[in-house]
Amino acid sequence: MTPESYQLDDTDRRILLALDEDPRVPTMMLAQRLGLARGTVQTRMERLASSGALRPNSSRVKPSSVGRGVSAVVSAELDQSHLEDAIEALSRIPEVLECVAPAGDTDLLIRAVATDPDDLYRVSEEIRLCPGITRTSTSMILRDVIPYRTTALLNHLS
Amino acid sequence: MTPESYQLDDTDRRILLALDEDPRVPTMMLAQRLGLARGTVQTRMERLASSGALRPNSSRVKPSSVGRGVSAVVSAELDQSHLEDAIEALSRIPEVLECVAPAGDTDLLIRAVATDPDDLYRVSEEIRLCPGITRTSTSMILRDVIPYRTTALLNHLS
DNA sequence: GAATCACTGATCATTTTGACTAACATGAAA
DNA sequence: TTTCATGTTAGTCAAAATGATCAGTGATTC
Repeated sequence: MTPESYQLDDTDRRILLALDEDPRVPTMMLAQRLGLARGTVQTRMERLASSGALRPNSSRVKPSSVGRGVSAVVSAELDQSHLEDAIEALSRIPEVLECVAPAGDTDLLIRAVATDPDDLYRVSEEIRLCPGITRTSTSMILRDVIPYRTTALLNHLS
Repeated sequence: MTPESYQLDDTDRRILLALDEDPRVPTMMLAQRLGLARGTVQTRMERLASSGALRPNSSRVKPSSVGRGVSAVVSAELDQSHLEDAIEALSRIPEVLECVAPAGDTDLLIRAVATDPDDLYRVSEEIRLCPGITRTSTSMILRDVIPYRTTALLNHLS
């Protein structure tokens, strides 16, 4: 089942919101909390897991907890013919947490972390040296204004 | 305990990586899998939870599963004196998933989702109308090259 | 009206949990 | 060196949750 082929309904969203607050809450408590039968919650959770509606969980670790207190956005220009090589190479850099390809003059937007500004320089150099990448521009993130969330969206839909 | 005051050690990272693959695995299986005593894993997980090393879990839901198949990066210029107002207002927009303040000429970088390009226009208008925001520039994300991960970082450190 | 579907509320044996032990190793301070 | 604190292991216990069932109920669809 592809993620798009299954749209979450209200019950799904309520389960996800509850799971959001406490990812490891026992199914039974969840059922009680939501006023559903345990079997229902169980079925829903299995479906959610297998439908691909959930991302991998890796986003849960704060980079600052592993000494990566410095965060940055790197925009990169790219020789389009080397896109796949660049992606390959970027994936190999552990400090690269995320990368998207937006429309417009920036070819890649990369989210990276480092231990300190010096280390950030090293990381941005590593990025710049990826095959196909012709130019980069690195901006340190001064403040995490809104940390990634989908809670607001889920709440909005209920 | 602040996030920074406690640095994860190798055991913590192994637990997190395992949890990453299966967030709801029973403590006992986790202990078996990692070759640790259950009590140890139990203690570690309690510490991880209370130390603030974990983010909220909300990042787990794919926006496409709730009909938000279109994703965008909005960069915004800002009248700095209205920063807090702008943050307030942005927080109220459910389609705004994330917002960071980078150094440099862009004041805010916003990650937003929408149902379709038309809806994206609406969302970017909402962003533009936030108090203090003077200019925005919206780029649709064509491809999620590397979805947010910390797995690589955790692996790198082990 | 029959069939399909999701939800309920119940059962069952098995597993996990939380909260305890006591024993052991390591490293630092006295 | 001895002592102390800390983190680990490995064990206990009753209580709770699990996965796998089941039949019954209400809605929706055909």
